[in-house]
Amino acid sequence: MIQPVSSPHDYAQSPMPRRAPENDDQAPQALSRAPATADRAPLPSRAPTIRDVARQAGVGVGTVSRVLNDSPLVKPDKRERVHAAIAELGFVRNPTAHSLSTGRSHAIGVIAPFFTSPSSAERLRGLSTGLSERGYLLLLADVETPEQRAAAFTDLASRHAVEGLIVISIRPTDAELAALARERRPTVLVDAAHRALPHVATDDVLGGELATGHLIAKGHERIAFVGDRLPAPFDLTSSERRLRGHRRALRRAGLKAPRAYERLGGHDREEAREVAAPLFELPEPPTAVFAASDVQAIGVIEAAERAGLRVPGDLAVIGFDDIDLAAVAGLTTVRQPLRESGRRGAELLLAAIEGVKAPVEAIEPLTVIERRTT
Amino acid sequence: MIQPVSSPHDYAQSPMPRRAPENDDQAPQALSRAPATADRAPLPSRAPTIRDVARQAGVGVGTVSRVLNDSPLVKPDKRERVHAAIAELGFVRNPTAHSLSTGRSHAIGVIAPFFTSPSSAERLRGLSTGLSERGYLLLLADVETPEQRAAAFTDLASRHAVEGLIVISIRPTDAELAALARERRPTVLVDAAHRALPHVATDDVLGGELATGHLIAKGHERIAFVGDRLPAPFDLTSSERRLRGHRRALRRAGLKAPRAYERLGGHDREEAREVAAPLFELPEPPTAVFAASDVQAIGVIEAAERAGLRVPGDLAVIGFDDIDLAAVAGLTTVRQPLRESGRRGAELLLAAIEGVKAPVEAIEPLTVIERRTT
DNA sequence: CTGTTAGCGCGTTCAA
DNA sequence: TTGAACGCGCTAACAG
Repeated sequence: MIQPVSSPHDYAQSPMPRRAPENDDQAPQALSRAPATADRAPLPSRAPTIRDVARQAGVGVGTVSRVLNDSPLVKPDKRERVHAAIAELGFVRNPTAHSLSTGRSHAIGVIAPFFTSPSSAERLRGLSTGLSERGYLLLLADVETPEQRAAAFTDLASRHAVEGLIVISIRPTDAELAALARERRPTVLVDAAHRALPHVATDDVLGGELATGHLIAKGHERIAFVGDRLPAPFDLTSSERRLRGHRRALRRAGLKAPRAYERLGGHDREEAREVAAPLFELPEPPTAVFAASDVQAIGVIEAAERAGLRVPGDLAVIGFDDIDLAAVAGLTTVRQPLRESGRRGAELLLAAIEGVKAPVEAIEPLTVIERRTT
Repeated sequence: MIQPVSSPHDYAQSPMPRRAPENDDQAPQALSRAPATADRAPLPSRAPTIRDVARQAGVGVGTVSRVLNDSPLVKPDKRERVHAAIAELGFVRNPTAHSLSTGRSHAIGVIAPFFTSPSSAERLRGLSTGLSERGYLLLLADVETPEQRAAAFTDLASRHAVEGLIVISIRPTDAELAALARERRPTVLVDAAHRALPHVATDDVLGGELATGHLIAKGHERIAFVGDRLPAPFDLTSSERRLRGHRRALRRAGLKAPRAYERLGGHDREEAREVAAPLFELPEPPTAVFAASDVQAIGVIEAAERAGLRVPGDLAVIGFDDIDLAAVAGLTTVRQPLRESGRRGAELLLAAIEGVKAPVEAIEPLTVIERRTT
């Protein structure tokens, strides 16, 4: 399959500098090594199949298949001839036919808002590592718009051969769950929880408590929150849960949690900057801000600086995630093991694929990393 | 294919809350809507095929296939019955069989050091957008180690059904080119050039000239360079070419380019910090530094601060790429259209796949973005 | 319009 | 050991 049998692009697709020049405008005929004997076969322009190899080697296709799969029950001499034929023809096994026959694709589908959220990219990193170690590759479905989201859930698994699905930072709706169920593929959620699916989640409420608790311990009493608008672009409800933890921490400390101190906006730096700005015009401005993500925290810092405030002198700021940026910016933050969560997700999914009994839920630990902004 | 026929995980894999409770411990039987008539068929535990659908609908498989592919020549009533059967059975077409039959997978393989280099991640973003708009998904092969690199080039296309390959920030060796040729798949390079392959590249030499030229225009005469060690982890020779441009700019301005001012190290912030530090101990320390990437530039700034230098007061710094971080850090840099390069790569590859004549080479424009570090 | 049939390329019995 | 034949699920060509 997928042999662009003879494209008009050979000029650009023939990276075999040591090829006989007289064929230069012919269809690509990969690895025509030993042209001395290459005239034995007509050199079909289509990609060679095991049948071609079998013919060339003078054996049956079964034997070729066995050689291909390192079966021990092939006599050395035949094995040798098969290998020679393979090299001669430049044979590569067709992955699709292989998959159809074996029922395996060694590919995992991943649905996530990778690029709008550095944290989900970092999770992807752990995922990629965990999967590739086990011989799987991942098929990426980025989700930035509602259309993409819909397409991802209904199309990914039904249009592509994947053995399982990982969904990052998105809590599937009931309809999406139904779509997933139709795919009949094991599915694992990362950075989201659902009672019907294995997942690796973060205790965001606790995280919110930790963050605001840290601020309280520093002596702050007027503490604002900057997070995601509700409903978020999608239901990244982590921000909502962190806000809940924030309020709880304030309540426990007997502090006020005025609604004017809760500023919700978009995910990125710019929007965070804008929604944070009015905080500093308040008659009683906050002395500290907990931002639901590091990216938003940076926005808050920018807003503060524009308002002539110094951080942490005039305003303390704590973020969430501990992405690379946090270290660079000297941002105090609540660290969650992003990369590790990807790995855990991979483990959970592979266990499910292999039918191994595994925990359905994994909760990742959180710690406050104190830097220069508090 | 890939039906985990009835895994021990049903407890976690049955996201159909509105299912009849008496079947709750049975194999997942996706979308068993209208259970009133569900007793018609024995509900095989394996996934239904078009044959099952055909039988259920009382038509031939050809008709089912036509309905599946929106062929106009199917009478409405039959079409209706087929749709009903599909819903009844929870049928989803097997992507592998579809691929084998059509010769298309709608997947593109991507080889790149995604996670060690923010710039390649950003390129991936453009790529992802460009491909998904055209109905392709991408199969990710991250490359962080030499082993991964070898595996990526020899395995990706031969073990997975991809219609083409994109290689980012890696210049294939001759052996790798041969492997690519064997795969018989159109291949496009992004952020690398090769005369045998279509590619979208950056004029790094020019970029180096621009960067150092900017510093010279600012009145600096002692300008150092911090970039990648040679040979780089892989041949990300962009750093090398930028160094060449740097030297050229100095030469043209009649300035010295002492070897002690050229500091080469790893790709990340920490290493850049370390290799940059000795610069500030020199009897005649530089007054400005051109770093081959923004990440390295941040490392240089950190080193300068640790040495008690202020930026840009005591030391000017210019980076390369203009990743998000640069804006946050207020870093002056040479901007290259990262995301756009991914899009261009996608275009080039899709053109090749579709057999359309397209330019073999695309060069991306560069501009100096002046911020607070120069 | 629609049912039937022949592949797509590979893995895997099942005899020999 | 090995070759031949069948099946994986779907599409497409062909006859009706």
